[in-house]
Formats: sequence, structure tokens, C-alpha cells
Amino acid sequence: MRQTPQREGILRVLKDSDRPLTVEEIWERMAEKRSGLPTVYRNLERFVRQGWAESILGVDQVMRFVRCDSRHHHHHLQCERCGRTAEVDACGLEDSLRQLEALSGFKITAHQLTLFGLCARCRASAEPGAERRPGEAGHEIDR
Amino acid sequence: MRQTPQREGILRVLKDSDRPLTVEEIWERMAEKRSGLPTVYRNLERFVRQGWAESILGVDQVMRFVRCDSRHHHHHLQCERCGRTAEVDACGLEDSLRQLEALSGFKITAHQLTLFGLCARCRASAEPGAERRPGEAGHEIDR
DNA sequence: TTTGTTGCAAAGGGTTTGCAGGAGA
DNA sequence: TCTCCTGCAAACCCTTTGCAACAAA
Repeated sequence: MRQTPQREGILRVLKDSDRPLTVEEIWERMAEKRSGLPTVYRNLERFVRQGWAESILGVDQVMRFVRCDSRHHHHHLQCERCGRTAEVDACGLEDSLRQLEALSGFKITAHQLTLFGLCARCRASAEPGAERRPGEAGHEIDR
Repeated sequence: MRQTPQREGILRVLKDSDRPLTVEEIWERMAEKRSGLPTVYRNLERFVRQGWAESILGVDQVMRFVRCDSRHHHHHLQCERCGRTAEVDACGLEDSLRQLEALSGFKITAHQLTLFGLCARCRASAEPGAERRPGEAGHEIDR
């Protein structure tokens, strides 16, 4: 896989963001060397295949991308207000899954879990007028 | 909400299927009184809002719809081979969530969990050549 | 009769593709 | 040099919308 300014740009944008971004947001943030939208799509797809990025579906049904820090099994916690996400390492689901297998007859091979809520920050600063949706700009540390 | 043959048709198709269906699949199965695709979209949206149906995203990233049997909190088990789903009542996640809240500082307000695997049936009849993906025809009982 | 619903066709919007030119290695 | 990658524009496809005709209640 070749190294190109476009690819570096995409990965940089993802790295610099603390929340998942839509394809268009990524594209917009590639200030210096903006590439074509198709290039962003094509590379994002590869990054996901390679395990360098991950796509997650927001509450608003929009697909967003995050840099994938940990290769191992994990899940995402998404703040409903600012859109920031946190990775959750352990999922503590294993026991429940074994139980379910016995109950349902299914052999469970994979699961997908997304958690929604309020991050510590937004929880603290619950000032009115601060409501935001995932996909909108977050706090001052946004970008 | 008025009762129309189109609405009855959609609900009937959903009820007769043991696996989630795409909008187009639902539309195709409304044999007698086939409606326009927009009508299917419009009603499906309402049914979901009303809690009569539920949309679930497959491993293939395609949205499908199921009749919603239980109004209470539940999750879906999807068979990767035949596409059939089962509803799981308890999710046994509650304890883990409390732990996570303490750990992450998040106040978890909602979660979305989908389980993938092999249903009892497909597990038993693991004959080669029987591979199917969600969205393709299932077993003989498919319709 | 009133008002919600349908069907059609057209618009919309995000994503993908084809292809020729360009640039990593 | 040889591929792989990019950019552009066009094609796609699923979904939504506008509007007039229609049918529940």
C-alpha cells in the first residue's frame, strides 16, 4: 500500500479528532491537500479493511469513522451531546453470551455493541443551550 | 391511523416472515395488492415509530425490518447463514454497564446490541453448499 | 364530506464507477 | 518504468417529496 499525501491526510484528520467523523467532515478537514470525495471513500474503505479505522453508526443513522487504536475486541461509548466517543476494552458480556447460547440454541460468533450516554464532561457542564448532536461541533477542543 | 389494504399487507408480510426483510423484499411479497415503494417506505417509518416494527442493520450494512413482538427492552440474534432472527429478552448487560459507568465517567442512557451467529437449525445442518447470507433465501420455510 | 393515504413521477443525496492523467517506489 | 492512486464527471441506487386522485371513517 502506497503512501500518499491524501492517505496521510485522512489518517491525520482521524487522529486529530476525538469523535467519529462523517466522510464529508473528514474531507472538509483535509485543509492543505484536499482530495476528491471519492478518494476519501476509497481509502476509508481500505483503512477499515486493514483495521486502521472503524466505522460506527450513530444514533442518527449516519455512518462515521474513527481511528482504531486497539486491535482487540472493544466497543464504543458515544456521548449523545458532544459526539465524543470512548473505547471500552472489556465488554463483560461473555458470561451473558454463554447463557444466551444455552437458552437460544444459537452459536454466537460475533456481537456488536454501541453504548450511548453522556460523557463525564457534558455531564458536569450540563448548562442549558449546550445541547449538541453527534455530527455537530463539540466543545472547544473540537477538531 | 387509518386501516388500508396496503398497511395490512405490509404487516402481514412482516408477520409471515421469520427473518428481517428489506423494503424491497416486503414490497415484492405484497402479491395481491402490491403498493408503490414509497408507500412501503412511508408506512414502515410509521410502524417503527409506533413500535409495531423495528429496523435492524445486518452484517452487510443493509437495513431490514421485523415485526416487533415485544415492546420491552430486547435485542436480536441474527443467524449469519439463513438470516433468521430471534429476540432475546434479557440482555444481562446491566451489571456490566454499571461497572462501565464507574470506569468511564459516562452516564449510559441507551445501548444497542446485535448478536450474530448460527441458529440451532443451521448449526445442525452444517452441510456444505448451504451457505447463505442474510437477505438471500433461507431454508425451505423461507417465503 | 372530510381528511388521511396512495401512486406516480421526479427530485434528492450520498456513494460508487470508469477512465485518463499523475505520482509513488 | 510499472503499477497503483487520484481526480473528475457521470452513473447509480435507494429514499424522499410534491401533488392530484382516491378512499377510509
